Amino acid sequence: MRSIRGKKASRLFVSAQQVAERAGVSRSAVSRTFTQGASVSEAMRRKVLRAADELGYHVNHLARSLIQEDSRIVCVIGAEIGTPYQARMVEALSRGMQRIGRIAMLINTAGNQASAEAALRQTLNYRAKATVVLSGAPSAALVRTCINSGQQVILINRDDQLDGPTNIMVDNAHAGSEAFHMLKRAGCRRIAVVSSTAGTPSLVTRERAFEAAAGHAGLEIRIVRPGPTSYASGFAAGQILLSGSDRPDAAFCVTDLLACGFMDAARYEFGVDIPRELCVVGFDDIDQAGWASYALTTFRQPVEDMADHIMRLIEDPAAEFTVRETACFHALPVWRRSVRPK
Amino acid sequence: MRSIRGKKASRLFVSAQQVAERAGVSRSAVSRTFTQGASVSEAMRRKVLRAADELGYHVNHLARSLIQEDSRIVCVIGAEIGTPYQARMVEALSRGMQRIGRIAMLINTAGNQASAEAALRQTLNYRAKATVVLSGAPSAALVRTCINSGQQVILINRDDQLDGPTNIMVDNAHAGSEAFHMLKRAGCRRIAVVSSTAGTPSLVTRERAFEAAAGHAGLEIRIVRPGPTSYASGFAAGQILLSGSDRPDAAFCVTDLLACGFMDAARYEFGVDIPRELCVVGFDDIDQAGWASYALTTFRQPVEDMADHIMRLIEDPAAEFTVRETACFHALPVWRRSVRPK
DNA sequence: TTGCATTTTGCAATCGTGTTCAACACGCTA
DNA sequence: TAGCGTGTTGAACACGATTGCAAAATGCAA
Repeated sequence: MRSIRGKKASRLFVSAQQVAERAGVSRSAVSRTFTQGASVSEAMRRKVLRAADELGYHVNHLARSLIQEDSRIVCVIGAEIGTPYQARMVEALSRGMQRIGRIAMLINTAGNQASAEAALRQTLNYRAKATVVLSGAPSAALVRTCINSGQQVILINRDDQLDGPTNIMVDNAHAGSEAFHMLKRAGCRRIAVVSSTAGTPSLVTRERAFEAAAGHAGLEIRIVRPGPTSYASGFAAGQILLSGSDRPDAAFCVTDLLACGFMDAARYEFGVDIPRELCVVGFDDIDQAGWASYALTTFRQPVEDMADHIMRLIEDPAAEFTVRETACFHALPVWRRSVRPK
Repeated sequence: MRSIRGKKASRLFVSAQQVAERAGVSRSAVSRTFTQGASVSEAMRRKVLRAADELGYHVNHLARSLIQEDSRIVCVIGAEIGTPYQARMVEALSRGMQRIGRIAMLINTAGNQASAEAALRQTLNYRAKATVVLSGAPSAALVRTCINSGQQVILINRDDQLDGPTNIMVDNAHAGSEAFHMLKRAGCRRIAVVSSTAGTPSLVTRERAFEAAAGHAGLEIRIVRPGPTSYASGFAAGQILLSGSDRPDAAFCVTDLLACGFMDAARYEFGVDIPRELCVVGFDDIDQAGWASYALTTFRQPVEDMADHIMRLIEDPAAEFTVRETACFHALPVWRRSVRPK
């Protein structure tokens, strides 16, 4: 008892022990007061709550996680979180977590493999119940370790499907080929694809599907990848594609961010009229795509639906087995004004 | 020993005990192997590391936090995380945490008071070492509880300075009045302010400072607040201000997001030429302000510097006392093309 | 070999919680 | 009053780690 008193001075957070002493009850009583469905008399509960309030007591979830199997922590691993699409995803996920009473740990990786590995290790260190990977390609071995540890691993938009984890995707291939037909129906013939050097699986899939559809239709297309997935790269792509003599009359940008840069280059560097001289299709449907300056025709990633689905998987792990192991969402085309009406 | 064996089956995460058994050493040895600066022989270290690797062991930071006073957890509380400015801040913060070896817990609040309170409680539940509040106004009492628990509370851009926590701000007042002079020097006389109904302290400060500067110069200004801080509100503001007969020839938008909406309304709804007929100044310097479609003259919030400063505060809590308790950063004007050159 | 200083190692206590188990109090019926 | 069922309560034991302390092992010089 003396030793506890001694410690009291150095430890600043209030413990259940201190609440118990103040309320003149046992520590178990305090624990039960804060445990859902435990048996406590009303008088006891009031005494405890009062003491807890006076001392500023808050249950230590870290300690609680030691005995209960579920830490209620979910890790979100991503890179370039400030980017419109990623930010929207993080927003939806963190809001979802809040809703189902879990807490999100956000790990911002540098994007490279080593950094994704380190992030996944942290996930294990904090005994996260689930991990959502937005970007980066962790090794299959480490993912296996997570799963063996009882962790749920959810990969978003990684078309290279590892078999252990749950995959959440968008039908990139379908959208890619659909994008081609939209442009072809609009009468475009000299078509370009604006992509990035990132080489992210889902971007590659869109690119390939578009290319395949063009090949099927007997059209040669031109692909440029001036840099990472950014506004600046889109702008650079515009400068490259439009400075030559045979300007394209249409472009499929694998990302809205690229599309915004591309459109700006077209308009402000070359005075090109969109959509009269040049049609543009994007992908993601970020907020800016709906802004009047762009009015970009694009494919909407159902971010909210995807997040909801993930919440359901986390809430009820059994759902992982009843639902198919990889969930594929449809990217709906959103018609605005960057493509000529048929 | 048998009971431990019995538990082994149900518990999926590997514990130090299991590693010790496999390596044929004591639990302490395992702990010391993973503790920086502990005394372990090279032979022992190798044995332990090998067993740990084979079993897929990862130190349980939750349990570790029980004895060590520092949980290495930092909470970030914010609303509307998907918004460009907020997303950039979250990005900078989470990257900083990663750099200094801490882990970020992200709590997305609904923006109202109750929700901010709940978030702060979670912060206590997880024994976070520090909390960064991006938005929302938690009660002073709860903030006090956090501080009494040894937690560092850091408020960003809340000009209503509570005295307990550390305040990180931008010199909104200075920028607000500077904005007015930029527009006046450009020859504008019919000046409007586009603000939001959010009533965030920093927005109010900018608005007031601008108004005061105008009053000083003997100019009447018009203020509109059509809704929350968003692109749509900026657009609505444009429709309100420009549909009348006496159009303003300048506007100070207290946020870049508002400015983007406002500019789009001006151009695409009313065919107004910016900056010839209408000058616009924003605030924040979000990515989109630099896009060619907007080329918005604005004030840059030094987000990276602010995040760095916060990391320094977290790494060395003593710094909180040597450094002034509220740190104020300068918002540098960024000249682009939405204001006529003098 | 002995003596001494230095490093390694294991035991046991500790952190703050949840939960089992037995003891206890209480109200009701026979 | 005895007997019984129902709720409450507290002591004790995990959970998975770190660490002070003392014992053991090692290195080195005489």
